[in-house]
Amino acid sequence: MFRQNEINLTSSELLSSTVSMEAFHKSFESLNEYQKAAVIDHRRVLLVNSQVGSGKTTVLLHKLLYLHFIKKLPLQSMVVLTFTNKAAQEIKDRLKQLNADIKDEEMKFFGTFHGVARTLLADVLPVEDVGYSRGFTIADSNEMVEIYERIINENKLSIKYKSKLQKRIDKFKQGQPLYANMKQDDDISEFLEHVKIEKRKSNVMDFDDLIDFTVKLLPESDFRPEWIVIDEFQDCDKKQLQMIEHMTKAKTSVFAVGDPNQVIYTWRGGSKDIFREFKLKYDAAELTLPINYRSTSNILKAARVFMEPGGALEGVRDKGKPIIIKKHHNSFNEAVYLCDKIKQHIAEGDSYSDIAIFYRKQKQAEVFRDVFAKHELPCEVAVKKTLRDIPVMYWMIRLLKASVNRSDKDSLIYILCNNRYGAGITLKKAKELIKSYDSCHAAEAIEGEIINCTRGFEAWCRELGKASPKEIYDYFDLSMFLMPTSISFEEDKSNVLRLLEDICSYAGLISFNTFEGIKEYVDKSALYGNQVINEGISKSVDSVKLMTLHASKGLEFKHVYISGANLGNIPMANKSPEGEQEEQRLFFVGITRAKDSLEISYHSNPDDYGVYGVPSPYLRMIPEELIESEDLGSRASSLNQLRREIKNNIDNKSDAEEQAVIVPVEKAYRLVLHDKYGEGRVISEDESNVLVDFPIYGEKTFIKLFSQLKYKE
DNA sequence: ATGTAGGACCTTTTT
DNA sequence: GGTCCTACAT
Repeated sequence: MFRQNEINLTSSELLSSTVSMEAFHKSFESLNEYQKAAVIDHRRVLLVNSQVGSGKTTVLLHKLLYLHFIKKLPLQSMVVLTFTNKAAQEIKDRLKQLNADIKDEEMKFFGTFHGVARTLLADVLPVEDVGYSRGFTIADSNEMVEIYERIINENKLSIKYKSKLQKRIDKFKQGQPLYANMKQDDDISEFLEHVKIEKRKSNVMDFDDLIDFTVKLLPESDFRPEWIVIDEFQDCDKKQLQMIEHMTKAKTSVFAVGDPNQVIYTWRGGSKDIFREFKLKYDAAELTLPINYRSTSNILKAARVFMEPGGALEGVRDKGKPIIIKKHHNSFNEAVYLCDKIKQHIAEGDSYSDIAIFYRKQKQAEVFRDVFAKHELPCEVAVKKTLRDIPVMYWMIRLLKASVNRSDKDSLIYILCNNRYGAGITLKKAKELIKSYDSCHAAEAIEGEIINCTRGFEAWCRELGKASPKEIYDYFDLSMFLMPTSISFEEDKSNVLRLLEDICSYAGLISFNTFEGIKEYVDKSALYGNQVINEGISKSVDSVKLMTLHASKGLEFKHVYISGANLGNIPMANKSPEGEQEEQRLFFVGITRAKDSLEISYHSNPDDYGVYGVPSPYLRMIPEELIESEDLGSRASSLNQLRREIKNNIDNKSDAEEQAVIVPVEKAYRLVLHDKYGEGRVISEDESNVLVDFPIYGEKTFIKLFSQLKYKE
């Protein structure tokens, strides 16, 4: 399946590859010594420890160009893995930009982990071995919820906390209970069995399945990439590591780029020590890209405080402005203050998009958005938009899903029962209709016409070969099913036609017949979610950007404001020691987005639950000489001292009666009592932590200073 | 069936 | 502090 292409160049191709070689050499010369070393390094497994702003993407791109144009490796023999569609798209676009001869199909195995897994399952791996058939489609989390609901109803299962079902399933898979007050078990494990069966019946995979099945099927396959290139390696979780592992055969080389100081997604299953683990396991070589071109030295000095010890981060810029730390009454006051600040930046010649405001929680965006709107400041809040946000497009995608995968009962039900488009019938009636179709292969009523259309789609498409947007539109008789009498009809129609336009041009690019193309597009829309619709809509409006610290990763701005650096918000309350460290890395990510100026605020009267009107202890870890601010209190020099101070701050704020009695313990195996977990046994402890074993919940680690443990006499 | 007391949880988010 | 949910009581 996967063999190196014969090198058989025509003269014009030869010419273009010479030009590319020259272009590569020219561009290569502009790299620094560290970057060059990483690009030409020949060792089989190489980890590139790239510090913030050190040109990670540039190095990755040059590596690909080097392998392709200098080492003459076909792009088809490389697997390039990223975490986001955005990153994958950027790599592909920039390669095409550098050499117009590079075609999309050469970069078949360039994409997100999920995207590449889908390609492998669709084209390379024997999906029959895991109970699926070739034409499977992908269900996003929304669709999975529909399937869950149907299974629960059809089987009359009793499932508790249904509104948090996905979370419960995740916890259940990890063997953890969510909700400790559940006295009687529900049918959750039976339910999950049904889900497994139902997914196969519908020939539908969810996101986890893509990775799971790929990991399962890869070892037996002869898929043999020459190179595996991984971006943002630090974010890999266990399964993704396995996927890499199973693709790596004796001759495969691995090139992974990442930054251990930017691990902010361990709550999603990553590991903080992934670099070390990987290095040990593969005996990998390691190189560092230490030079940061982005930030002023003041900003970098502040950032270094939050780095893992031993990291080499060097700056090239001069001192720059001091970091401002500002106290506000609350976030409303800050928003008003920021309006002035922003106008000042604009007056000084900066544009709105030079400015970004970061915060810990989505909720914090509201005040800024409202106040900025009142002051007519253009701003954009980074919120996730999905296809679902444009109902007519979503309905259309589901119609195509049902047409492309006839086993997908849930999409069929969706398009029949939707109350705006389609037949608008009840669930009961829809099921009857489907049942009657299944028995005589034709549906009578007008409502049934939709079923007939979906069922006949493949044959119609294959006969036609290539279909135009208008032909597809007419085939489904959409002028009728899009509710021609509604006020939004014209808009809906143009939206649907736009979508079909996009689909047909995509299908034309990747395949000779529309059917295969649509199938791939429909899966892409599940994996891409929003991107499909956001293209074309405002791309680079000049506006102030508002986002969470998490969302800021990978971006940079001239002026950065971090809002609400309060105790209880940054870091968030109730964090384990590991969690607390991740909060530090998150803060690090935020700081290092700033190029020229950084201002951090805290609120004396925060209105959020669990947030104290006290500056974040992290603010006091920033060396005094870098800061311009009101007094922040004494400096903390060590983490332990810091913990003590956090503890004191909390004590001062809450009532003494609420506090647990904390008795120092000399010997282990003492009994303790915890508000939530009940009675447990101390297993081990050191200066700052206690490890306690609870009969029901297993082992838990507590920070002594924070824990609500009561020691029994 | 409906009322209410008491518990648990509250964040970050990609695919 | 607010919300959602269960368990138990009527």
